[in-house]
Amino acid sequence: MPGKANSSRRNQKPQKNPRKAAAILRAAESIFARKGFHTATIAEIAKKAKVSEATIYEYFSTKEDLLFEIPAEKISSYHEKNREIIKYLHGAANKLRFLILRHLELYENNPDYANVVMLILKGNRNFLKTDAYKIVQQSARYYVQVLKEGVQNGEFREDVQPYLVRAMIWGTIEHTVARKSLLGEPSDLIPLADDIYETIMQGILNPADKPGRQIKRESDNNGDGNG
Amino acid sequence: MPGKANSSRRNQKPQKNPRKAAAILRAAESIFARKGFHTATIAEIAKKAKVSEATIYEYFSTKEDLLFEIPAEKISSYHEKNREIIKYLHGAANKLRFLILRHLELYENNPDYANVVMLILKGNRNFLKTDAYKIVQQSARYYVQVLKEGVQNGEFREDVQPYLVRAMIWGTIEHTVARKSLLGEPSDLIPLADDIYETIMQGILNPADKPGRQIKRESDNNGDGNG
Amino acid sequence: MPGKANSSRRNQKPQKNPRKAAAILRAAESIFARKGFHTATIAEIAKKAKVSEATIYEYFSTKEDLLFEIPAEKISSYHEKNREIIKYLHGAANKLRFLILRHLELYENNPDYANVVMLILKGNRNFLKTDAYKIVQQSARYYVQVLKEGVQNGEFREDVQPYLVRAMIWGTIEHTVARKSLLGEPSDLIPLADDIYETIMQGILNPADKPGRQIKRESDNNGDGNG
Amino acid sequence: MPGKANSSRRNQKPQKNPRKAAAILRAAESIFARKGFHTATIAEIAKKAKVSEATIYEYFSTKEDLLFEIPAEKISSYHEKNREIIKYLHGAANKLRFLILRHLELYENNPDYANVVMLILKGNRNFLKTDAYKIVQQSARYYVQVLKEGVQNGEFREDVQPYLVRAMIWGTIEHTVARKSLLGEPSDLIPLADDIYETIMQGILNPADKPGRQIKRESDNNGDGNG
DNA sequence: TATGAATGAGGTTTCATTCAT
DNA sequence: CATGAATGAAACCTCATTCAT
Repeated sequence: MPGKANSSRRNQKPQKNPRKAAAILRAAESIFARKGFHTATIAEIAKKAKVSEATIYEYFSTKEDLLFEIPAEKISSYHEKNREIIKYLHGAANKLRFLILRHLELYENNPDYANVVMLILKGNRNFLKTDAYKIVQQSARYYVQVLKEGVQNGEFREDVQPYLVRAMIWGTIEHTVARKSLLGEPSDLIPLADDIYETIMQGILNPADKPGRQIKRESDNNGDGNG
Repeated sequence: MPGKANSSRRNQKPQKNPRKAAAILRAAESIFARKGFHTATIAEIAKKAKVSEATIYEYFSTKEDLLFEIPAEKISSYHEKNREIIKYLHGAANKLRFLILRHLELYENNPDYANVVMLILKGNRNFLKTDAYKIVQQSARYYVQVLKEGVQNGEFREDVQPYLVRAMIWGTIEHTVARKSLLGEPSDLIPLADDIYETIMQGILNPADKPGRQIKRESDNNGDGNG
Repeated sequence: MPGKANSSRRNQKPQKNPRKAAAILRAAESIFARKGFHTATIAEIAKKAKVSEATIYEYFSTKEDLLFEIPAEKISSYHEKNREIIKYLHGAANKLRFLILRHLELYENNPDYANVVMLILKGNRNFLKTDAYKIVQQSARYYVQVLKEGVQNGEFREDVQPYLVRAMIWGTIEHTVARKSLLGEPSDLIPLADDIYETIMQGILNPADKPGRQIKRESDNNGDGNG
Repeated sequence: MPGKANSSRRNQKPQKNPRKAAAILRAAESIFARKGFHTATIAEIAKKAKVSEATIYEYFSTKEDLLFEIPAEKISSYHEKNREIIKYLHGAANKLRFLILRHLELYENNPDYANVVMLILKGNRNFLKTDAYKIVQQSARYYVQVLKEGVQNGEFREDVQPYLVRAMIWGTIEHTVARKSLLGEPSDLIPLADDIYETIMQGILNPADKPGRQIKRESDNNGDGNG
């Protein structure tokens, strides 16, 4: 990592044998997940991948490069599938729920990958320069898109701030996944999807309590004006 | 970090000269924030703190120890102050807004510290064994406490899940702070406090849309575009 | 040496290039002999062996390991040859003289090695756990074997204590070799072989003086049974 | 030890408080005995002596100096006492036996000291420049003196080589003591005194075997084979 | 006299990375 | 294409030693 993030290196090497490249990536994911980036060694990864250390450098130009290639493929296919399915869904709320569920599933089904993302990539500034990160951004834009759609078609409150809400959803998901990576719980992420969805939709305010605020109701004429 | 978290080392060394210890911590915070844990070197920190490398080891037994001592004091005083003020606040919602604001202020006012937490500590499993982490947990319990209070006194919806909501608020805050650490924006975190507060309170669902759900409304002629 | 004699390290590394391993060992022997274990540095040894420091660690897992490998090979071949020759010798006395001579020759012909053994290894407790030490023990057993043989076949006095006598011979040899390592004299060890042999055989007592003791003589009928 | 054996340092510092100096020496002896010279730290010794590290340097100019002072006093008083008693003894053999016994007693009664001598001092070239070493030499001369006396007065064989015999006795003793330091046995050194004495006096040769050699006997009809 | 505090000086060891085969 | 072998480059940490108080 000594500063030598010269862009020439960032270029992937030609993938001679995709099978082997994948094996290396899998090994790297597993080792990185367990030991962290700096504690993991190329030697260890090579051993697990059953290749020599030098071979790793045939496929990846740098240890950090190897790290960055881990999400690339996974995110790509994940994103792809999202795109495909979402067009069959109706309504922004529906789509939002779908995105949340998928997001959680991604991590639930790939715990090593979750570790790598939560414990390593999220703290790595260089990752931002990555192609993989671009896809992450793409994915994030989806959320905003859906949220805007919901505002426009009246499903969501007019004053909803799409970027904020996206941050909330993402933040919640990643906070929880990170927690699982570190502490092991919650063991099952999937049920969270609905919980998050519901809460973000309804808020936590007791509507019975605050009649006059943004909702006029027939009765309920108590008038404390506080949120 | 290689496994050698032998507890004998974890013991803080007696602080001979607290002024110097603080200077070292400040230097470490600054360097760690800019270069990350592994890239930062003790030599660099020593230079910035204007002490010898050996002196650092008189005050902190390990590079990682030095890292972990950074939040210790900051978190402590932050938590202290929260505790003090919150008792003057009435209502769970009020308190919640306060906690969110304080949370953001902590990072807003200590950007180096924010970097250290977001980019380094959050990915470090050993941090969980730390005393500082215990205070973090303490702080988290506050949120839950307030949320439970709000449910009990009817401010919040009966079906609110305190732990989930806390995860949402924390997740949102940390997601945003991490974003700022990495990308530099948003430049000002403070305004977020109200945004988050409002959104978590109201949700995003357009009440006009689902009249029959939990809110009955007379008519749907409200046109305020605000939360 | 700090306690970290974890057995995993003690394992010899696979010798990629025996020629290079030997060169390193020779360099180490020479440097250790001159400067002692702690004063010698890996850098120095590497330089003398014309390899990089890292290369040394490809062949030896530890500085101490490097030290312990020095006698391994030498002792082994020495012991081998002893074994081979001794079977052609008749009589325990003969064999004993041979062992003494060989013992001295080993050190005479390998002065660096002598230094390493006398000044370093003999004071190192960890050496006892070494395989090389096992061969040393093997070698020591030879002495005892021969001594017992001599007692049995009547060459040696019946009351000879083999272990004691071995200790005397070894002690004498090593004392002298150590002396040479430290003070440079005697410059030639070989002649000592016969001196030691003769003295251990005959003792120093003047037989004329104590006639009645273990030797019956014509006259000399005094009956003090003491030496 | 980095080369700085400049003679100015070798000078003992003025002993301000002899009690404290002794306490430090005792602590040093104990620690050195257990951990070796380089592994032992001044901090450890200071702690055991219940003084500060700096105080040690008030009494001893160097860690090595501290090491070298350990034998100084002990050897001195040992030698003194030898000198005193030996003049009451008659006969070289008698005196020799006495010297051997005393030699062994010294180590038997001071096991820490034995360790320091056997495992540390014997491998240290700088010790040769020490005053303490001069006394050791003095002590060694005694042996030679006694041996010469024995040759002259006919107690010992005419062809006895005093320096060799001394080397044999010393070698035997130190070999055995070193063995005890390393392996813990023999647990009791004292009985060795007579064994060594007897063996060095009589040798191991079975006199029955070599009639014509240095002893004239009437006839060779004795079959006892015992000493 | 005694010491708390500070540090200079290095050494061992680890690894990512390269390159000839 | 694969790799065995070699190494450059540092970094952490330890400790003997000094000095002002």
